[in-house]
Amino acid sequence: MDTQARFQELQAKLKAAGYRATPQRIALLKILAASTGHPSAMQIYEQLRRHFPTTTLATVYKTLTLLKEMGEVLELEFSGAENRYDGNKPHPHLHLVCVECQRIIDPEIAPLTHVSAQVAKTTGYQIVGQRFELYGICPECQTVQKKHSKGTHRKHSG
Amino acid sequence: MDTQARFQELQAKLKAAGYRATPQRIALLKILAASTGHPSAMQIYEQLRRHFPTTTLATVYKTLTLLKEMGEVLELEFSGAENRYDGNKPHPHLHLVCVECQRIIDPEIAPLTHVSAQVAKTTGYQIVGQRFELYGICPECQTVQKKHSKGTHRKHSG
DNA sequence: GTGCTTGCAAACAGTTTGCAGATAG
DNA sequence: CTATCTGCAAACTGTTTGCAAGCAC
Repeated sequence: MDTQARFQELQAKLKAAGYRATPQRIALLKILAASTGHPSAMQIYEQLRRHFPTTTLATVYKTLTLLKEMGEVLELEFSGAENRYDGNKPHPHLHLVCVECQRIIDPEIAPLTHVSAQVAKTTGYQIVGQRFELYGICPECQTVQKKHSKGTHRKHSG
Repeated sequence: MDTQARFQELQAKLKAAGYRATPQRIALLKILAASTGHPSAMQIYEQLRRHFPTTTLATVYKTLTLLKEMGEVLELEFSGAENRYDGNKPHPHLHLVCVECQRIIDPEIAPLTHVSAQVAKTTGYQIVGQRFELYGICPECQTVQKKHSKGTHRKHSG
């Protein structure tokens, strides 16, 4: 689905759910639909602020919460860092996170439905969601590391 | 590996890494080795406090950080809630989280090594870690729901 | 003794909330 | 019109940090 179509879908669903289409919300929907890198609330806020200098992070969070509850945004939670938001593929799927530059991409793999089915059967749990992430160093960051040839930051030298 | 063996392993590694074996640390290692429910820092602290009434959360966090860096504790991050710690199987593995009582168990499944291998090949990322969680409702909480026919929250003691 | 470790308090980051004024429908 | 929404500030939670006193080695 392309950016424009996703934007219009989001806009229609917002309206259908009975929410008001404020200019700030419309702009946020456009940003979300156009995003590819799974932006944080702060990143969305900074884009939004270009058009609405008076807007605040709180409003961004409120709108994201709304979209989460509508099931149109997937929130990726990180305790040590900002949460990240995916408004294009709101259903859970594999994410690949670069531990250097924090970029998050969606690698194409066959769905892993058999895992949750098997676990449901063996444990008796009723499965309601999932989260699958791989962490790695993206090709770009690998190049940077080689160029500078600075060993990765080692936190503790026993 | 049983609790006692894991405790002794942790203790030996702590010493081998050059850290001091304070009574608080020894007690924390015992709690970690004996834990099955993936406790939070607060839960560890409350157990620890029974034997060391003057200890603080900060010390618990410091020790957990140390063990993380040694690779002997796995930290499961949750942005909206407390992080959870696994000192028995510190390598990444599938976790099954009950969304009602927050219990976390380790279901037995075949490892998914082929996924990371395939993603590494198709994306060029150098994979350094992973996280795979399933969320569901455990059999106990399903029963509670049926009885009360309302989504009651019941804390589960791990 | 030396210097790592503890315990305390205060800082910190990201997120959420309460409320008065603004505004979409 | 009026109920929802915005923007501001302050609260909140879990985690981290700085430092003086304590203790393992």
